[in-house]
Amino acid sequence: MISKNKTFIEKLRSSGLRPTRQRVEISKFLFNRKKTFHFSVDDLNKLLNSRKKKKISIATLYNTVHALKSAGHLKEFSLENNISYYDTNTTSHHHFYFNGKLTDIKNKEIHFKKIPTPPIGKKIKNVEVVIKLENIN
Amino acid sequence: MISKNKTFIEKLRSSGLRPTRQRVEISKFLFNRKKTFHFSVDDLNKLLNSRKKKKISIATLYNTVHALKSAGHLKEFSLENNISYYDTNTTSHHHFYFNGKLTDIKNKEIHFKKIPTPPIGKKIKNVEVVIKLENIN
DNA sequence: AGTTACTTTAGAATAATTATAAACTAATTA
DNA sequence: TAATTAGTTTATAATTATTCTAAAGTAACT
Repeated sequence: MISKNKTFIEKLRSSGLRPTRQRVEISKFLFNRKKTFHFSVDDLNKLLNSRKKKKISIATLYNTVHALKSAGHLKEFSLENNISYYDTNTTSHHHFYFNGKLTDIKNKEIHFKKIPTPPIGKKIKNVEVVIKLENIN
Repeated sequence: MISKNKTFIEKLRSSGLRPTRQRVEISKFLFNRKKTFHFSVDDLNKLLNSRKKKKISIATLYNTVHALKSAGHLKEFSLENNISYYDTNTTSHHHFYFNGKLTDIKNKEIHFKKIPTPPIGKKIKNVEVVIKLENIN
């Protein structure tokens, strides 16, 4: 556990962020997992602060998520409910969408046969696909 | 003009919406154009109500946009600022994204060579691509 | 024309997010 | 190690998009 924390302390430091107790705890929670994680600040608050003595204030959750986003450790996105969500996978990738939730699709799972040329003066920064699902029934 | 209005009056009626002065005016503004239109309720308010004597209330703009969406005449989407946007093109299609704005890409402009199989019990409802652009230099 | 049901509207209520500024703490300096 | 400083956390207030409410208005039907 101490070595785990050290990883996050360095991650924060190398991003110019002081490794405070709160930031380390949040980083550990967000990045110490196998699968990528999609969450809102409200999710984070509930998951992190319920059943805990020392709660992290909501302001800090917002601050930290913004800081991690600016540092390139989180990617922001929106669904149709006008809440900011964050993705711990910051690489360009694709998603399945079902029932208000996203699941990652690796980039190599989707190949294009034809793609439009960008308008003059512009180039493609990235291409992201959302596959909306529905029940078969 | 009267014939134009008639079109919208019928469009509204056939969707079970009473063609009120406000709804007809909004419909005309939204659907009486060549290109598809992407807007927020705030955009609509500014574009429709500035330089006008009889303004349409914001509540009505929300009501009408929701009604048009429910009737299948508008499609809702979100960008990264947590505001609801609406698209007058309700068919499944793709977009270029640059500088907070979307431009339509017709479905036939993009073809897939490979696409993942959906999880068990689910099928694909639609596939939508966003191509993010950046300036060349 | 009168009645009924649906609409519009101003304003209040809600909820996610941002701003503020005082208390706190990590890092730096002496 | 103690003192200084610069960056952080926090409670709370402010902001903003959106929804709710209920009273006044209007379209449609009898």
